[in-house]
Amino acid sequence: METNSSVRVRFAPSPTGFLHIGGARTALFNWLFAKHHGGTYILRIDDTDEQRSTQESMQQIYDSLKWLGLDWDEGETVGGDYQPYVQSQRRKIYQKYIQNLLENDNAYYCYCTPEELSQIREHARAENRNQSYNGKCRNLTEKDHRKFEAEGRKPTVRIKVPNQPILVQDLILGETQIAPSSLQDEVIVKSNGAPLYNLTSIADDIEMQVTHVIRGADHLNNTSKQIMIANALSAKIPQFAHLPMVLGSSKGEKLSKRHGATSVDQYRKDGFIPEALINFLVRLGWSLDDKTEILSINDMIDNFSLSRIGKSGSVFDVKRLEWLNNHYILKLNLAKRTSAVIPFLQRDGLLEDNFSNEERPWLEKIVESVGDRLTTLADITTYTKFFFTDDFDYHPKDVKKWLTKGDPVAVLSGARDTLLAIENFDLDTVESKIKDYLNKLEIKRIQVMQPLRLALSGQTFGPDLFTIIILLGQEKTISRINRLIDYIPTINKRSAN
RNA sequence: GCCCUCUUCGUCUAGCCAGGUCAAGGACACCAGCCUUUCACGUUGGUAACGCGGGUUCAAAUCCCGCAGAGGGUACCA
Repeated sequence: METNSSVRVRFAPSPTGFLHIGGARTALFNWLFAKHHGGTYILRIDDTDEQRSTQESMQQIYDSLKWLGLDWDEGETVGGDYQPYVQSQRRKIYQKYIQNLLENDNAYYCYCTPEELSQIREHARAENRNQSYNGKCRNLTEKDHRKFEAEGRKPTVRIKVPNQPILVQDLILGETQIAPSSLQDEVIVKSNGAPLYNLTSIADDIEMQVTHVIRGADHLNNTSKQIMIANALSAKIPQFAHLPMVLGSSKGEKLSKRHGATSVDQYRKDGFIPEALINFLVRLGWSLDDKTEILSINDMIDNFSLSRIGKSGSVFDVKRLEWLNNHYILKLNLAKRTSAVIPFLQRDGLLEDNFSNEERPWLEKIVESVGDRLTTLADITTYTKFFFTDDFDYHPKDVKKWLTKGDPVAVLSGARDTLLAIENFDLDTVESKIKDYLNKLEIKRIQVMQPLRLALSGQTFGPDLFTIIILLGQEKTISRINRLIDYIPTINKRSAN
C-alpha cells in the first residue's frame, strides 16, 4: 500500500436534505482514498446556501454517514486543527480572502440590480454567448461608487476573469483548457455580505490544506471558477478528481425520486444493510479487476485507486443492490441477523418494543428458519408473520389451487391425527411420522404439504414445513389445521357470493 | 443557444493509455434444465454489447477526425 500521510481529502455536503446515494458514494471514495494513503478524511459542512441549509439535514447527514461506517478524522463532531468545520461559522476567514482579492484588483464591487442582470443575460443569450454577466461594473469610478451607494444599492463582489485560459487537470477526466471567453466574472459575495460557494469552497480547501478534491462531476464547471479564484490568490491548488454521475435509469437521467428511493436513510428503512450498500456503491464507477464483485472494506482500502474509476455515469440498479444485500445478510451470524431484524418486526407490530430476553432464543430459531430467503431485512415480516400472530388470511389463488381439488379435508384430518398422536414432539419424530403418513397416501406429497403450509402459515412459500410445525408447537399446529378444515366447506359459498 | 464531459451486453463492468492472445471476459437481471416439501439458495446451460461514418495500419473495441446521442453547467444554489 502506498503511504503518504500528507493526503488530505474532504467530503463537503450542503445540508439541504438527506444524504443521497450520489453523496454517499462521493463520501465513500474520499474515505477510501484517505484510508488507502494513510491520509486524513475531513467532513466539512458547506452550508453557504442560507435559504436551504438546515440543522436537521446536517444531523441526518451525520447519521447516515455513521450508519455507513464512514467515520471522519476531522469535522464538527470530532474536532481537528482547522475548526470550525461548518462554513457559516467561518465568515471571518473568508473575509481575509475577499480583502486580498479586492486589494489586488482581482475582484471588484458590482452594483447591478437583478433586473439589469437579467437584461444582460438575455442579451448574451441572443448573441449565443453563455455569459450572464458582461463585466459592466469592472471599471467603476470613485464617483460611480458614491452615486450607487447614495442610491442605497448594496454591491456584490465579483472575481475578475483573467486573460489567460484556465487549465483544469482532472485525475479521472484528464486535462482541459477553459477559455476566458467561456468564463465570467462570478459573484463571490452576495449583496448581503454572504460569501458564495465558489469562494468558500476553494478558500477552505486552501485553508484546510486539502490535497485532493474528489467530488461529483456536477461540479466540473465550478472547478474552473475555483481555480480562477485560487490563481488570483496565488494559492497552490489541490488536485481534482470528478466522479461520473450516478444515474437513475437507462435513459441516463440523473438519479431522482422518480427512480425510487434516493436517500441513504430510505435504504436503511427499507432493510438494506451498510455492508451491502457500501459494496454496491464502490462498484459504481470503480472496479478492481475483471471479476471481483464482493469486496470487504479492507479489500477496498487496500486496492482503491482513482485510476480505476471510469469516466461515464453509472445507473443505479436496485437489483444488484438486492443481490448484494442478500449476500451480506447471509454473512451475518444468527445473533447479528436476529438483532438486525428485530427493529423491523417491531415496526410491523409483530414484536413488542420491550420484548423479554426469554423470547430471544425463540426469535433466533424463527430467524434461522427463514434461512437465506431475506433480500432485505424488511422481508422478515413476509416470511415470519404467522409465527407471531394467528391473524392471517389464505390467499384466494392458493385456496383455489390447493383446496378445491381432491379431498383436502380428509388429507388434513389425517395429518392432524398423525400429529396429534405424536408424544415426543420433536423435529425428527414429526418429520418421520408425517413422511410415513405421506407414503401411505396415494396422492403426491405436494398435495398434502401445500394445504398444510396454508393451514399453518397462510402461505405456500417460506421456511421448511417441519420446522414451522416444531416452532409453532403441537397445540397451535393442531388448532390451525382444524381452523382450515372448518374453513374449507365455506369456500364454494364464498366464491358464489 | 453557449460551455464542459461522456459513449462496450437491459444494468454494473474488464479490455482502451503501451493496436494483434477479444469471432469481446465476469457479475446482476432475464430465460431454460437440474436439485427440492413450497419459496428461495445452489448448480448447469442460454439470450445479449464495442453508437454511427470516415481515416491510419498487414491488423482497431483499442490511435486520429467527423457526426449522432446522452449527461452536467449556464444563479446574489451547491
